[in-house]
Amino acid sequence: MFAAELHASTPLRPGATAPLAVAQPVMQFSEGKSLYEEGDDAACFYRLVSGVVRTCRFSQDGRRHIDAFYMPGDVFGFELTREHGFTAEAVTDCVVIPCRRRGAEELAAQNGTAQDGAAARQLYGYAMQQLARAQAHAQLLGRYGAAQRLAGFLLELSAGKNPPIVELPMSRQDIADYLGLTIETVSRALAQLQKDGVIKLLAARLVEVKNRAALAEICG
Amino acid sequence: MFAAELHASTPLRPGATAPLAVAQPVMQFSEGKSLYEEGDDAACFYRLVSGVVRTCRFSQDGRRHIDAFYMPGDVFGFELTREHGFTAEAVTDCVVIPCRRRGAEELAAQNGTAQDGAAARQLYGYAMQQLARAQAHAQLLGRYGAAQRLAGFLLELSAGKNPPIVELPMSRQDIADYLGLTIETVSRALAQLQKDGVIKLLAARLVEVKNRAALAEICG
DNA sequence: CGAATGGTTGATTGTGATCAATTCCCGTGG
DNA sequence: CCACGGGAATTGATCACAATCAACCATTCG
Repeated sequence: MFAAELHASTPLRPGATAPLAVAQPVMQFSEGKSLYEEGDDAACFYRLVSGVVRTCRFSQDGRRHIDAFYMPGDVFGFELTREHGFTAEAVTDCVVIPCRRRGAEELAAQNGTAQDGAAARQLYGYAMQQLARAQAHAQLLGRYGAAQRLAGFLLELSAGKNPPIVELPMSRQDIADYLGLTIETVSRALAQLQKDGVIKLLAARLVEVKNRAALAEICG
Repeated sequence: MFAAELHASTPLRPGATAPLAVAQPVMQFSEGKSLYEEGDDAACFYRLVSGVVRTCRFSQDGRRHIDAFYMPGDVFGFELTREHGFTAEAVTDCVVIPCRRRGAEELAAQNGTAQDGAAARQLYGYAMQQLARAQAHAQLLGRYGAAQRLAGFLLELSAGKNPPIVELPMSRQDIADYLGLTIETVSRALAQLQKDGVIKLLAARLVEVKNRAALAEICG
């Protein structure tokens, strides 16, 4: 569901060299600011150093859809086309390393010349991870109820956490737009999970997972 | 939403050489047969020559989720891991070209040696197309109502068709499992679109798009 | 202390799921 | 050619879950 756990164990510190393409000086964005907008020229992709980023898009009727949340270590914003398909915004203050694309990788499908294969292979791995995440997201939205979606969401966020206490960096509206629900339903589902003893809401944005197995059971 | 239109203009005939990795002799599958199952060793990926294929997965409670439909020319079944993440089944009788993976491409993220870049770049393009499709699918399931989902589905199927008559190769159950609905809702939504004069159901599996603009309008 | 923002809780509505018959279509066999 | 059978699709009635509309509460910030 998330790309979060991938590479999360080895976040780069500011100033470290990115492992592919041309790394640029780090950039900082404060909460709520957009890193790029849907339709912007996709000159760079990014590696997240610290903070949390969301990618989103709006339907014609104005409803927001959040495609993904990115955690430190994640790479995002690479595209096949010339333009970004989503807007990327800082959920919290964050630091990223922009990587200028060489212009060859994204044209891979068209011309089959044999240069610059390493970067393409690197990007292929990232793309496949994103693909698996997006596919799981689609299944969650298509086949699961509100409680199950929340359970799945919390499972991902709490992955590898010990003690199992999750800080939610995003608002209820963000969670709702990611899970295809409303803020009221998110709130009620969380309250229900707490009543069932599966989680405990230490604060609005601080969740203790009391029973991980039950969470996995609910999710399916 | 679909990968259908990509390459659809140049389907390979049986016996033609696949443009990447090691092509194998063509294989045929009859309607309902599975090409591979979730969890099977992903030794091959496939290029669809003729017919239609669906990829699907089941939730714990037995509900089926269809990830994608593939049309002639599409490439599917490539994985980052050693196993297939979905089951692939023949929606109609079909012919595919299996392509044995060299074992290097899928390990791209781990080792960064510079061999075999062309195949990786080729696969990167396919992966990115799939990613865009899966992201659009997630948005459709998360933010759109039944009529809108059907409209989007029909728009994709009718892309580039002239005259705008679409044959639906899959059952109502397949459509429902792809759109996160029930067969009854699919049926009612189609009936409603017909009553609105947007489409005409020439037969259960034959749809004439009367008003493409209205379809796009509904979808958003 | 008061306003503003974000979150929760309650009442009601609406959309799609579920349960239940038919009807349509198509292949098969008389 | 027509009668029959069986699966697929449609249509109808009711139900359930999440959306919506509306207050209310908590926390932060000026």
